[in-house]
Amino acid sequence: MEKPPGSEIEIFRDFIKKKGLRYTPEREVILREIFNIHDHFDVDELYLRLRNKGHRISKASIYRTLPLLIECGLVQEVYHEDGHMHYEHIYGHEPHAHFRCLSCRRVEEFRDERLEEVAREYAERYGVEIKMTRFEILGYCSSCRGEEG
Amino acid sequence: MEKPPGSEIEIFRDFIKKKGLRYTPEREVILREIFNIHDHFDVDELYLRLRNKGHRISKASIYRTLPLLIECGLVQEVYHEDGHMHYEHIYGHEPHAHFRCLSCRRVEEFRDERLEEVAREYAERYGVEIKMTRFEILGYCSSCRGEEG
DNA sequence: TAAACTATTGAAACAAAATTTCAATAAGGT
DNA sequence: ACCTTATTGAAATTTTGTTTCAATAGTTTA
Repeated sequence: MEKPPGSEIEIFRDFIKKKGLRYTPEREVILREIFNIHDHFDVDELYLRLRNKGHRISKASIYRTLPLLIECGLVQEVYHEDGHMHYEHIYGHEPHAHFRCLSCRRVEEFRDERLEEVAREYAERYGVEIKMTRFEILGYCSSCRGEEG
Repeated sequence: MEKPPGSEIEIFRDFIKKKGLRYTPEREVILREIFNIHDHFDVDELYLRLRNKGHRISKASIYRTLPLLIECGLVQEVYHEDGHMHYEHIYGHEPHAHFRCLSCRRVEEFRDERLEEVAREYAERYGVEIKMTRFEILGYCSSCRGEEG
């Protein structure tokens, strides 16, 4: 059950401790489940997955935990769709961008180093400190194009 | 009061007509006000600005008009913050990216052609049709860095 | 220009997302 | 084991956005 040093678990625990907060089972269960989801997710989906595994974690706790996970860089808001936010875990993943089809809602990830380059150069020129970047392409995928675009 | 051909007004009217919808004063007032805001805005701000000018446009109409303006490419969702969406008009503006300071909430625009290049190449490789792109850098601006980042 | 058709409007009801309240619990230090 | 206080779940609340519906008003047709 113990995770090796440098794991998301350890990072989260260290972060929580450093902030003077308490490392609770609920927080760990939420974190573990998020890192079991190898896809984008929303609060409702996460909540249901936890319930199906027998955990009785409230949505309030999920809503309270997510900002912490984002603050310590383990989780990211990916996009806002259908009236609510969608997330993904990012620790251990290379930075990547997203293509979203406006018709079938499919989401594809892709990688391009120029994006980080652009961000790095901006940060250097304006003296800002980057926390995260987000690049999205919205449009119609090859199957859907022509249908409404 | 009439705008020259190719103006946002004309584009919107043509778009509305082509869809078989009706070009109403409310829709035009909303469009005009949006193009008077030379900054990002949210629904509430737009609503208050219209009220202050004596217009009695309901929020429902704003919520109903925005998707139309987005569909015809005059307006864009820029980012979701504080629980609601923020928009900007884009007609007549070069494509640009955003830096948002997580501390002071300041938003800066910047331009980098490599971003469009990345999108164009992706579209070509995967045969997708681009409707819009979005690039954001989130972090701490030069004044705020060190405070919490 | 009158009549007919039907999309649009404002207001209010509604639904959904996210936050807050609060009493009970439990983490973590002493 | 005790104490302090952060965290929890549940429910209430707030906020965002959507839908309903009767009244209004574009637009087309004759």
